[in-house]
Amino acid sequence: MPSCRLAAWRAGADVNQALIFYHFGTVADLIDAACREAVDSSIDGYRQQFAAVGSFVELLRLGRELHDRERATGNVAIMAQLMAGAQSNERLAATARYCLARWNAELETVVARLVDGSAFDGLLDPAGLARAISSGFLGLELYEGVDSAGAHDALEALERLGVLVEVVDELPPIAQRALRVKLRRRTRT
Amino acid sequence: MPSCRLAAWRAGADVNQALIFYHFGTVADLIDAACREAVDSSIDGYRQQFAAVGSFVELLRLGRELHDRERATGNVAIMAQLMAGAQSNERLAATARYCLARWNAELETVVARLVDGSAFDGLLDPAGLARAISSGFLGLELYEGVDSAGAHDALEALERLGVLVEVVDELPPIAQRALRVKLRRRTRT
DNA sequence: GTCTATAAGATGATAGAC
DNA sequence: GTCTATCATCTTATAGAC
Repeated sequence: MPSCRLAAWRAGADVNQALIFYHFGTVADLIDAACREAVDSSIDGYRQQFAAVGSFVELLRLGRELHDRERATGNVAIMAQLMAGAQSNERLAATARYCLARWNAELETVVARLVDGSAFDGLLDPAGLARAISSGFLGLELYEGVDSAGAHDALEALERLGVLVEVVDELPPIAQRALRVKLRRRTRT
Repeated sequence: MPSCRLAAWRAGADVNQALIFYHFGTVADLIDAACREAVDSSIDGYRQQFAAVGSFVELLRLGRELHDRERATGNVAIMAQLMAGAQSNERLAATARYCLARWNAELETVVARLVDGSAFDGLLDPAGLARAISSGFLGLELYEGVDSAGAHDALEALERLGVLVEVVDELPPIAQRALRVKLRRRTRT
């Protein structure tokens, strides 16, 4: 695939309209190529930073950085269009599925590492949590475009919640045992 | 505003196309009217159920019910289009802002009631949390359209997290005091 | 208020010269 | 491979008869 052309097009280069169809066939194919390239390169650029994440609060901080960057590059607007279109177009849904799966895989690795050996080991599901995080991120991206002050408040609230989670993780063993006992009683019901 | 017409149009009634412009002026005005009417009636129908929510897990359950209903009525698809369009169109952004503000107000009331007097009183910000919840809900709506199994996993993970929060809330006073001390030390840093 | 007809503009794509 | 020209179709209206 001529992704050099794609890069030029995304940069706003003044390319002949007919050439787009010559290279990509249909718009759906173009969008697919653009999104896959965008997510692949984005993830590639963040691999080391994901690997360096050592806590939920750090993960959230990385998320905020990513959020700012993706918005500045225009990827958020593209992703918003993609997700909206995907609701009623299976071709776009397949593209979106690829992008989400890539982010999910990255997130799941991090979440599994954080949960493993912590007080939450066995209590939380890394795969499900990764999906919850990526969909939450997605929602915040869209929310930000409409009410950026509100999005900021939401992120601050989540950060406080993250600190809370970490503090629970550092609770003395007696308290943690009490927590586990209560949890077991709850989930059995 | 002739919302009777709107209802007919939304029901898929075979209305003359020119009439839409006669009644609403522009498409943006039509979308605005449709969305406001949809969110107003939706919230109206859920007021009692919101009032009955007594815990975060119950709030999540109500969210799942709402999620299913909104998807079935097609409101999710409309909201997705609205949010995507709002990213680059201020007129649509204003409409979206209204819808989000209405849900936020409802959520904030519930969250404030849940936090008030609990172990999290003063530790969590109801307004920010309400916005985090509504944007998370929004993200899940979109995610569901692309990967419904993944959305289900995400909701299950969130429910487990909710149970965890409630269990922390029921921790013995000694453990809760330890938690608060640690938290204060953390947030000062 | 409601209908038919029509038009301006954008979008997605193809044909064919170079 | 790249360009110009042209297309069918859809969207967003407006005009004017009834």
